[in-house]
Amino acid sequence: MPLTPHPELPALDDLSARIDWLVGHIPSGRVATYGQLAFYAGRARAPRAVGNRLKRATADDGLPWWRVLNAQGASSFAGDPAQAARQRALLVAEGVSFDADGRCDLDVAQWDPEVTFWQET
DNA sequence: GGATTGACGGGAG
DNA sequence: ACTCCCGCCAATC
Repeated sequence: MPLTPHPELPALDDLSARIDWLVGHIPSGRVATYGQLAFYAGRARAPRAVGNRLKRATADDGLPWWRVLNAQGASSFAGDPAQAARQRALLVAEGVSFDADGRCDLDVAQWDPEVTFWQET
């Protein structure tokens, strides 16, 4: 069954706004992946754009950047372990648990916008 | 303005 | 499990 965007989702041509909106709507205690956000933003093959946008947006906007993990359920800060630890700590404080490898169970913690923000047609 | 570089992901071998 | 490889978008040189 096809999905249609939530009425409040910004226009398709404004990818940055879409990404911001989506990230801003991830509930506390849930996580989303770069690929997932790219998919719902209408650019399924551009997860890198999500990371790029998020990096910039984190500085000025108050987005919950820590709720965005990679497809493995892990923090994507290979070159900055301290930042990765901060991200995990923020999520743990919201009730998300991580295993010894620093990965969370996406089957449990992943946000499901199909239920929360998307409508069937 | 071309080239390079990422907080990425999926597929192929 | 691991190594390429390609796609896509924004920022930076």
